[in-house]
Amino acid sequence: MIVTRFPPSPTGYLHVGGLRTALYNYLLARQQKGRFILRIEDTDRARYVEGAVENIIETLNWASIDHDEGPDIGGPNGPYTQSERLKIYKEKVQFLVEQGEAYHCFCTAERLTEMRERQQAHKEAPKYDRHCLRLAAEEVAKKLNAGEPSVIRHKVPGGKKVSWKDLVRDEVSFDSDLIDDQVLMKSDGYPTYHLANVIDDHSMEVTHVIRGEEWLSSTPKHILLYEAFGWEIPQFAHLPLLLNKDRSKLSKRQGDVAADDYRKKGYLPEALINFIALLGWHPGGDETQEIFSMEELIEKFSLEKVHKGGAVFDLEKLDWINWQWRRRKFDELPGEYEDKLLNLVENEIPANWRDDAELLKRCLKTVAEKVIKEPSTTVENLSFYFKEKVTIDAQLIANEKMKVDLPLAKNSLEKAFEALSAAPESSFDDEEALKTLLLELVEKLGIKNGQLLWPMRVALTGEQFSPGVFELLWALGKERSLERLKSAAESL
RNA sequence: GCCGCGUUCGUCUAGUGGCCUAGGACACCUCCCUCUCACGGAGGAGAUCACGGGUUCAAAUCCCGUACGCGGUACCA
Repeated sequence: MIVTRFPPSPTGYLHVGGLRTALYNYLLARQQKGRFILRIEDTDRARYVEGAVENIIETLNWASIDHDEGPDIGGPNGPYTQSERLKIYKEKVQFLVEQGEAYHCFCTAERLTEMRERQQAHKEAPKYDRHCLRLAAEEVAKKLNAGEPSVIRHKVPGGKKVSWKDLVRDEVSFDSDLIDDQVLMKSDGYPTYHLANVIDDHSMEVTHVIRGEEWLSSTPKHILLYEAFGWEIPQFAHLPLLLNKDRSKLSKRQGDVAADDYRKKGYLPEALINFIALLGWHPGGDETQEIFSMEELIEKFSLEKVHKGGAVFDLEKLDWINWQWRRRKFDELPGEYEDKLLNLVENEIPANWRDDAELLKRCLKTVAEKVIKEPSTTVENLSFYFKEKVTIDAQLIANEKMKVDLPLAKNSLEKAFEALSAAPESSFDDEEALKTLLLELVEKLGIKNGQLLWPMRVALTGEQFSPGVFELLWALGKERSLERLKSAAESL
């Protein structure tokens, strides 16, 4: 059975790159009917951020990336938080020391810095000189007993070619001579990432390690550790990075990187998931589909189709995908169109706009496309309907392109007022009737459509952009419409 | 510096030796619809497949080199 995992470090809120890594791990596990584990790697106490664990779990829930084992729900191979597994790491690393695969090191930070500087000055690769490996056993014991601060290093075997078949990058290989003796256990008693990650992946039965490209050069260190322990080595897959517009590694400076930011901005989880899934992966073939549900992603995902090159995190397409998803979800809502619409923007609407339910419904319907696309713009799109008094900007109503000047506008409004006054109340329930009526008026006056309709639209709304005149009349009703037309005509 | 990885329209991508005078999507432009914006519809522009060599009858696809970018080189993950 396939077991994948997502092991974030709680040094900040879950960012979109992490979300994508989690997603790919999740997709593979679900598709192969395997297990997906969430593990918290909190071994860096200095960078721990309060609330990060909660945010990570919440965001994954929001995105519908759910795990089968994790710190919040437990599982057979817990605990799933590394700070609670310290005993396990101590025990395992002790085994390595006894096997001669690892050794205590008492070198101070100063000595290490000095050593590296010297090596760099001689144009050598900075690498630990194994000073403490030459210490006699009694001496090590003595220092340990004296409580001298120390770390445990992996005695990385030299002269080996470490290679593996990466599921994304194919054959990758490193020369073990270039690999430093990694610190496995820090002097504060916490393991380093390398140690904890290998031990946990093994004890949690992880079969596929799918992670970001930044881990590529750590992988040989991990493989060597698996070998030192005598454990089976899992499959590795290294994902391409997410990039800024300038193709540097995605960073906070150039925009929002926390998945939470997108959630707060009102993006649908389906849209964000859809978008990041396509950043570095595509089902391929003749497939021209762009909108994928989680179910479709699970069905179609494959590591072979993951790209090697990084992808720029460019929001323009996200906006479009979000719009597609909004429309899709709106269409799938049960009930009548008007009720769905009202439901959708329920929370956006001020209390005093609800007095006249019929009016509100009609108004909403005229701006349906816009509020479905962006519910947060509901108020801004509707506010002109609920204004006490519409103020007319003469410069706006006199429109050169529309061949409308002030006297003509005034005349059009007066004629429209007359014609609509004479119309029965019921024709205001019928957009077609209004259209016929007004187009007849246009013909009678011998003017162009715009010469009547443009001034009317401005009179009814006071706005430059708005729904069309027939819709406006229908939504406002006879009384309000006439009132606005009259007051506009008088103001000119 | 050293090690490793990468490179197809502005962006996301299709492409696994002939179907490629390189396809799709977003963004952009034009037109249509039209009383404005948006929506919708129809078109357009946009990539000498990073560059240079090979291999081959044939290369975006295979090989070598170069450039550029990125990652790593921590008692960070």
